[in-house]
Amino acid sequence: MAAKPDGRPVDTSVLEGLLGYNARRASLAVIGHFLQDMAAFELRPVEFSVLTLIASNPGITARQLCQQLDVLPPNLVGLLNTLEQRALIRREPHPTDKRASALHVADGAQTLVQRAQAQALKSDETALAHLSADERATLMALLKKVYAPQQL
Amino acid sequence: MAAKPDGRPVDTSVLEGLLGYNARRASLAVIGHFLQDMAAFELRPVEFSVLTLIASNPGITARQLCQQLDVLPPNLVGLLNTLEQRALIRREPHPTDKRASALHVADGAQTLVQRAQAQALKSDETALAHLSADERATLMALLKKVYAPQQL
DNA sequence: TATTGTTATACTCTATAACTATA
DNA sequence: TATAGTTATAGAGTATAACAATA
Repeated sequence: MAAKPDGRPVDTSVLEGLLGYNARRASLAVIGHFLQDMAAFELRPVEFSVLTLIASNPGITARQLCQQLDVLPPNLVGLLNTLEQRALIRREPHPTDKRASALHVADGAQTLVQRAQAQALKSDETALAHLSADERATLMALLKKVYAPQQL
Repeated sequence: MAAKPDGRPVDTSVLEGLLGYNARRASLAVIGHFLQDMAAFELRPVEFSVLTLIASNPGITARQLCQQLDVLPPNLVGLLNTLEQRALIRREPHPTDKRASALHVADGAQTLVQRAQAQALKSDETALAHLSADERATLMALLKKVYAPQQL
């Protein structure tokens, strides 16, 4: 017998009343599903986001990726190098700025990106399995309102 | 002029349709507020959570903290040592299990914990400033449903 | 034989300073 | 003078293996 035996549950009421605690635990759960479902593509969440942004914005620069994803420039370099070595992206000369590169999804990698995006949607299905369609839409809208309140 | 000049916004529609992306960005925003508001107490989010759980559950063990907060035992040791050296907690002999310690908030630290908890609520107010009372309650409930669907 | 707490350690993630080439 | 990309590096966060003491 312990002072807090397994039969007597831990009181988490204070933490459960805080947004940060609930947001962190929900994020951990969602990321857990994502890591599992994306293992087949060998893509981490940030790599998936980078690939998706490049696919949606051909010719995007590293600086724009950094601003959009809250990644610092030094930390993006190795990530882009890896994706380039895996032949998932290519760096082309930027049409007007010789300092920058224009990033594109490599020709042979378009299919992989599309399949990865389809798998990401399935991963969401798993994470949101216990929520109705209305609840899912509400949750997404409220999350956006938290991190980008001015846009809504 | 760039291929993606600042005037032409980056297309994030695919990412914004994914739960993981929205959850991560919302978490970053919330944690940002928390770090700023908790700087006065020199408490990181995990340290605040540990203090709060010990305050709500006097005599709780390190193992129980690890299970509740998804922290691995080796990573909790240094954290508890720091809190003990700062005289915020104390390790007492466990009443029935000589392997474990019974954790308590140090006598002189009860006030600090209460003030930190009040500040955490104010931090939530900041993060949720653009949400109505109804929306806040809904968001918290939906987040819990994501990470602990069986409990609801 | 299993569990609590611990040490050592490694790997990932994130952050800062400074450099180059170009704007 | 400022910016894009890069290098090197440091710090924080997270992970596994192995051990002593106890259950």
